[in-house]
Amino acid sequence: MSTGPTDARPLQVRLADDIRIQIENGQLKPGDRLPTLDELAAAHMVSLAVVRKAIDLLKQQGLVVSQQGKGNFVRERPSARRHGIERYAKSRWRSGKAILTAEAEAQGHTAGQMMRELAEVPAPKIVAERLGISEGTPVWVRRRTTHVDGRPNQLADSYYELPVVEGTLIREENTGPGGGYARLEDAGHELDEISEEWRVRMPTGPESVALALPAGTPVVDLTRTTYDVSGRAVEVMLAVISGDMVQMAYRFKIPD
Amino acid sequence: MSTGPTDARPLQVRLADDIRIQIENGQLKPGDRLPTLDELAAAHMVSLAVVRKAIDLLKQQGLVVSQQGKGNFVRERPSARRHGIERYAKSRWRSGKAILTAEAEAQGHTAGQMMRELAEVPAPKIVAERLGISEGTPVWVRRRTTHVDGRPNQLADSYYELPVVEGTLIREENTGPGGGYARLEDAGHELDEISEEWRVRMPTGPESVALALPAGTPVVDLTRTTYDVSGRAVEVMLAVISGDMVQMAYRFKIPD
DNA sequence: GAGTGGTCTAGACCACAAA
DNA sequence: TTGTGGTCTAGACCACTCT
Repeated sequence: MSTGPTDARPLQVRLADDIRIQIENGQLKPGDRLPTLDELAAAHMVSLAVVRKAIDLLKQQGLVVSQQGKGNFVRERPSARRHGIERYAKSRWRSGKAILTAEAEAQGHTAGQMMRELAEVPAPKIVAERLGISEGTPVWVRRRTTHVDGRPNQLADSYYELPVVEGTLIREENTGPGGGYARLEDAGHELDEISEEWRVRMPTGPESVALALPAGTPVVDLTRTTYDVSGRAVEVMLAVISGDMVQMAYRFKIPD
Repeated sequence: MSTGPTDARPLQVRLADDIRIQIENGQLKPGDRLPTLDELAAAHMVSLAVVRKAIDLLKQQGLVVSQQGKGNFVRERPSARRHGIERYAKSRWRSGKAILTAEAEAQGHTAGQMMRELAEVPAPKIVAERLGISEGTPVWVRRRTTHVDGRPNQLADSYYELPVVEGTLIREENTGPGGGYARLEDAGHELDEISEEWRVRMPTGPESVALALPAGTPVVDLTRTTYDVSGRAVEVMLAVISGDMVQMAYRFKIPD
């Protein structure tokens, strides 16, 4: 180990740091298998439990993933898709492509989605605030899980006021060419502005399962509100996005 | 426990989920102390090690924090500061307030910063790309740790081309009224646009220490590039931001 | 079947906090 | 001094992968 006997840090931390440094300086490359737990225990003269704890720490840092029966591996970073505001360009969905697929294809990925729920529900507080209605008012929700390159990457729930989606394909599973935005325009809402608010946190247990997140992967909580030219909020989307597959980009003029 | 004997999930997971649900539905409130490890072990008839592992899972989810000698507590979420593009408003720094303090004060917080390094260094790749220079070209860097309400919240490193900061207060610890942006304008660079790129990840060990991050707290990796009216990149800032103290907001017109 | 990681137990000893 | 969480050990048994 790189540290002397006077090092007061716990064994597990020292071991984890040793391995982390080997990963950071390239001695261990993404995809490489680490020595087995037994080998690490023997090599560092510590118990198996200490080795396990050290590996746990690295998993929490998102540097290592385990595969039962195979070994521990230096994590390979999935190529993050870049999300810029250009993904909302009207020309895209007016030409019949849904935002999700248009953006993925533009970056050489494949995308798809699975509907989880299509229903009338009471508006949650955060949605009601943004739509300018009372909490609990019935609204229409589309809950879907989106996939990129076969991996789930986002749990996205879109909420609409009932009169807005009345008689539109937004109430159906398949929204037709151009997706929900195109249907909102068909219904007379010329779209104008988007507000995006982000927070970051760790996933809950169920979210980890639904998004197949490796340990040590945070999620981005996104609230997106879409406004039409009259300033009315016509859609609120709440999304939980796998943190390791996302990169956001914004460019704007410095305000006066 | 809320689950039956046929539940195949590991004990530690079931225990963690039980506690998580109690937190989510308000039976356990932020700041509340959990039962001691011994009590949980006795109540659920499992070994101490299982209880520890369950608590570990909750810590990884950012729901629980431990205090040695005191107990385990439901985590209190620090009030996240909201970061919108209005924080860059010219009127703010032209009136002599630094961005950091102006934004914090506007939201009822106190802010400060500590200089970690002020030096000439070779440009890292990510900086060089954005400044449009070759990797390794000498650049000026200001590394500082910013604090909000007494807690470190950000490791921020700003890079500048040498000619840009030549003879300015940007090379000094105290940049004077209005901060770095004001000095760039004094030097003839009228600022125009900002590009912000974010990723999210778990902190490394040293970052956890520097930002005093509780377990289960992700960080936001921000790259901010500032352009003057001629389109030249005059500053690149790389920041590592404590994920639990930040909320980002952007509002923009839908592009054509 | 052999190898490897995951779960679980029982128990010793240390570090920190509060009374 | 007592209570509480943190570190560490030794070992049993299970689940998954590969040959």
